[in-house]
Amino acid sequence: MWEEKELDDRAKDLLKKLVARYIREGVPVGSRTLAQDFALDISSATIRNVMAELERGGFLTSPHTSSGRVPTAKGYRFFVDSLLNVQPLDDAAVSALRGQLSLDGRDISMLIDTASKILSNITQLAGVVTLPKRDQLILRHVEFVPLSTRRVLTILVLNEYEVQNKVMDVAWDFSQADLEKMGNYLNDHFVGQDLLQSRKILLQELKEAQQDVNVFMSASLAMAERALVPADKSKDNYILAGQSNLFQAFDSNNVDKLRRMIDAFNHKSVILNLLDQSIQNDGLQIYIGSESGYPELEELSMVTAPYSAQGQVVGVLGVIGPTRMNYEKVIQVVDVTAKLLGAALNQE
Amino acid sequence: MWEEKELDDRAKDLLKKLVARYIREGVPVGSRTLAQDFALDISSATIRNVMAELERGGFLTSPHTSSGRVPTAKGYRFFVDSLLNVQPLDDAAVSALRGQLSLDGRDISMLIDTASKILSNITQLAGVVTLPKRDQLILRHVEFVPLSTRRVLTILVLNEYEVQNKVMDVAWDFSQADLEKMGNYLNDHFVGQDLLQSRKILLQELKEAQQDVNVFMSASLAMAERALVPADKSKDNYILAGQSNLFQAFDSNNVDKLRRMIDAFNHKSVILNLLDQSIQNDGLQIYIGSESGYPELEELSMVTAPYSAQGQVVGVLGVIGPTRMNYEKVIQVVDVTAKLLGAALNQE
DNA sequence: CCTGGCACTCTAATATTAGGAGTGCTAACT
DNA sequence: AGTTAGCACTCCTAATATTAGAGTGCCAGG
Repeated sequence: MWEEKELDDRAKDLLKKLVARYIREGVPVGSRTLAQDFALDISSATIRNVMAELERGGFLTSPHTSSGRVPTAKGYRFFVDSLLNVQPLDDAAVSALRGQLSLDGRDISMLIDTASKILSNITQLAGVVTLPKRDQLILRHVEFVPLSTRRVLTILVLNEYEVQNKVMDVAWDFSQADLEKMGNYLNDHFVGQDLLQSRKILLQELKEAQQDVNVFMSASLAMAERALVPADKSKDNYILAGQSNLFQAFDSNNVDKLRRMIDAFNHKSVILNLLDQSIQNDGLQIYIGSESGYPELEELSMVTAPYSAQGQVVGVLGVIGPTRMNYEKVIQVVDVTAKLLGAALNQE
Repeated sequence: MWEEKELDDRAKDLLKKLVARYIREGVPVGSRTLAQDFALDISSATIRNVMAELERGGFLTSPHTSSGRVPTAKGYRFFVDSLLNVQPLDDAAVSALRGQLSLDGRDISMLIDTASKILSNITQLAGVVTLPKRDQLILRHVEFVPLSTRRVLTILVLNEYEVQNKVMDVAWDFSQADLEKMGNYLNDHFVGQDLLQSRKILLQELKEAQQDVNVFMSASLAMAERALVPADKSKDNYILAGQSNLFQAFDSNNVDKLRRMIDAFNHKSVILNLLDQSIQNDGLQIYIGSESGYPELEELSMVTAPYSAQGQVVGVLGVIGPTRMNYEKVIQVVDVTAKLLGAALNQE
């Protein structure tokens, strides 16, 4: 009477063993092979019956009539949700990673880089990390360095330790003293405040100054206003490492799948959407194959986790690989890397 | 009597047509096909004779007895050196690129990024740009921003407009005033001087201070000394764009070559050595296939050009692709991009 | 020195075949 | 009931022909 038949323990056990083996070997698993895993407890014929049932339930499929079974997306889903209990990474490994993920003497982008390299190196898949992005940008410090006539280098320090710099061509020959004065003015008035707000105020002042004909004043304000525009590299961007690992991960015969995968990476938007999506939900997320709704990601899975700084989620990181990936290991690594990256950004 | 027979005009013409056609079509070129290019001037049989001669000379080879000819590395070499006359890119295209390669409102790393993307987008191959690297680092400005107790953000402005920042854990609770004083001290004494020299002087002072027991003083100097260590990201690093283009460039059947190529990119050293090599020689360089001496680069060619700022060569950029690449177009683009990047770094 | 002709070679594509792994089903067994 | 051995059947894979065609080298005649 019930649509979805509950799987009994034996079926679950079987599914688990099958998925585990398939992940290990990458070859469709037949009943005889599986019978050996059960050490003669049950015969291959019985296993065939159970497998047929699992196939009816949508957990397994066979590439063709007479080959072993392969997990479907639903099969993997059940595997990771119900059958997998992930042990936390052992302490030695964790502290080794912690050592690599330290901010000391480095800047943020190097940290992000390291994180994505860790993800890809350990899993031998592709690692992605979005740049940390606050919804509020608090000005911490601003500095102007004269480069040449009408050319000024602006340095913005935002939030905790984010540094941005840009070269600006300006409409006035500011002297070193001018620039210093302006820097002091901005630092005195706007440090600790939201960047957007500060810019609005400046724009207002700029309007008023333009009523006067004080060219110097309005040039200064215009420059200051431009200086406070954040670079926003984090928008539509993430750091990807180890993409080439994925080529090893795919069999050399199905080149077309490989090509589709490359396309997926070329149109960053797909992956970005997914990352965006998983920044909403907190905690570790797993997207299996085309479950995500993007046909480009068929045969690809993604394990993501958001990372936080100062108690606020600021980014997502994760691993992308074939659906047939070692979820246990990947989950361990993604989880711990997210925590350690957060800690590194947080540490006082 | 002479070992190397001089090629007559007809042979050169033939070689040129053959190489051009092979680059266009990617299929071994036979005598009949080529005869059509000559519009019945000469017969396919004659062409066969000439081709046999070119093969004896090492300019051509045939994949197997009965298929058309394909250029060897030597053949390509002769083609690019003697047969190709590259037109400079037309003005419209140049100024379009110039627009993209402007420093205004951006920082250097974005500029480098843009350059490598331009290279890869236009050629549909992989673009590489080394980070600009001066042999002398002149301090232009230094700034300390307190982050929290015992945590300081250091900002270094070097040479013309290179900004580096790093977070440092320090051994003393410096007050804001302390940090300002220290910044002023460094700016007063060392701006305009070589970074290495400055650090040496500081180290000396540090030694002397340690004779005293003035803990504050030696902590300050120690911090200043650490602050002046440049990040040197440019060492062993380059920005790579469009690696995935190369997958389209290779036939889907020879996956092993593809794999070898991936390996070449994974061991950055090979490509770095080559880039290093071409920073020595000035002007545009072309490395064809395993000519370079690296077996990993068999079937891959690289066109590079150094770029300069302030009259000094500071980096190299180039394009990497299959030996069967459109050299004419690639040379155009590499040449102009190097010039424009230099100009962007130079512009006042 | 050029060219048409021709035998020859080798590939790439298409059939053909044999072997084998794995299934589903049935009938017997516990 | 659930389990199992047995067996016919399916379909893939790998290996082995078969064929058509493109291209060559070389010769002999212009």
